[in-house]
Amino acid sequence: WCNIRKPGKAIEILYEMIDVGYAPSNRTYNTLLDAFCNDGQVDEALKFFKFMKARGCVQSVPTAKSYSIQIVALAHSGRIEEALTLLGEMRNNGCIPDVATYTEIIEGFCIAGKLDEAFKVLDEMREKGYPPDIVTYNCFMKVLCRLRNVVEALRLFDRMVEAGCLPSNHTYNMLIKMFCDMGQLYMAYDLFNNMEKKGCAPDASTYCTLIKGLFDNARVEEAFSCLMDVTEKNMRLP
RNA sequence: ACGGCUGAUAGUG
Repeated sequence: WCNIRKPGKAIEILYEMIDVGYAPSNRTYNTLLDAFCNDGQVDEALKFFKFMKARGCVQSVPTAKSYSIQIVALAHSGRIEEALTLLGEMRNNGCIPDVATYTEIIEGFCIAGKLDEAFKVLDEMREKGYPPDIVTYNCFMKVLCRLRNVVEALRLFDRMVEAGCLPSNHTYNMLIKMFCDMGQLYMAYDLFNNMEKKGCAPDASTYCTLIKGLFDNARVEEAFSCLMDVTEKNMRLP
């Protein structure tokens, strides 16, 4: 808890705590790991991780989360091979990857443009009894929307619903953006109207996406009226 | 009150 977003300072404090004979908890270690990762200091995180392992006391033994935290950081920085190595180590140390961990690996492959590998992971997690959840689906949706692959994106949308996994705000927002970027505002509106009906309230991101889409497609008046709607709802746009 | 998914602008590089 004593961690602000200054991992450099925080680690000093942690070392001090240890010197004085105080044993930081598991969460403290993980929080610090995460702080390094969020600050883009992935290598510092890895270094600190080695320290954790080297200490060999109960509290510093990595948990599944310790691994997960670093896997996502590696995946996000395109270091998918290292993420996989870490996943292997995680298993060897008796930590069980969960849906989130698998999803992180999937995202890593998607970022690296290796969609086929991502699908393999999906199969693997299914085999192990971890069905994909909303975030997993959204990772795939993200790539499909980026590629503007309308057919596959909509197919995935249907499959989510069939699988009983209700599309979230994120799902809708990505699709709406794709249609805006493609100039298919009709489709964007369609989704927008649909989400309310399905009990998924548009959020600030939704409006941002839609309003920008309208502007970019030279439909300024509609953009303004959309903006009025937002202000009426007292929603604060970032 | 330790981890995974979405928009935009500005800034930084």
